[in-house]
Amino acid sequence: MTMEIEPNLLADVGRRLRALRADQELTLEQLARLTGISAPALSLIETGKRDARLTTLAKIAAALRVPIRTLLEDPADAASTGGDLPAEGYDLGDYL
Amino acid sequence: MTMEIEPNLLADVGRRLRALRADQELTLEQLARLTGISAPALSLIETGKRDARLTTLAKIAAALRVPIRTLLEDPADAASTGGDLPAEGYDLGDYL
DNA sequence: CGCCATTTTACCGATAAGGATAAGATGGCT
DNA sequence: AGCCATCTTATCCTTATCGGTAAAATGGCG
Repeated sequence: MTMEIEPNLLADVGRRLRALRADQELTLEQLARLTGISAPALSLIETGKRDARLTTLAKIAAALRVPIRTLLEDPADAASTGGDLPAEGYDLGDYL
Repeated sequence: MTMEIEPNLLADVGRRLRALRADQELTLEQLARLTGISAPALSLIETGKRDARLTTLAKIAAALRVPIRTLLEDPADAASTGGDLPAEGYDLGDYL
């Protein structure tokens, strides 16, 4: 039990990225030129095999003309744009 | 003109991260234990000196109990949770 | 079937992330 | 002033990202 974050975060981001690129009918080569990130690197990110850095994701999002948020969450989940904090109903005293 | 992404993305994320941590009154040490990321590394991220990986941001967001989106955008900007694509009013034929 | 575009994978080298630790710096407090 | 908690910075080390290139898959399409 190692606090798994969300098992396949990278795979999910990769799928969304690929979908967005497909929507704009761009090849990896073209997106590579737009972002300055090599096509092989983009391929690894899209297939969930690479843990990209924040600025790398930002470059991709900028090239695709979408906010970075779009790469990280589906619009369904992002619909709850109002409340974040669960209004503190737990405490983590054990860790501290 | 090198397509600057957003000049101080890392500094902005760092500020939001620090604000969230302050809200929950956590020290870097405590957040380090919660995330498995060392306190020095967290400090570098919060001060905008480190380009963290996606899974690193995800661990931090999970520990703070907020969606990753919260680290990347102010709620103000995130308010436009509806429309992303600018409805194609440009073309990038020059790059292709 | 063979071409050709696209993608994937595998190497290489350079740079950076991240843990650990320790040393400074900062600030509050008595 | 000293002490103490917290944060910052520096160093070393391992590992991973990332661009570049080139080589394999993959997938149409004629």
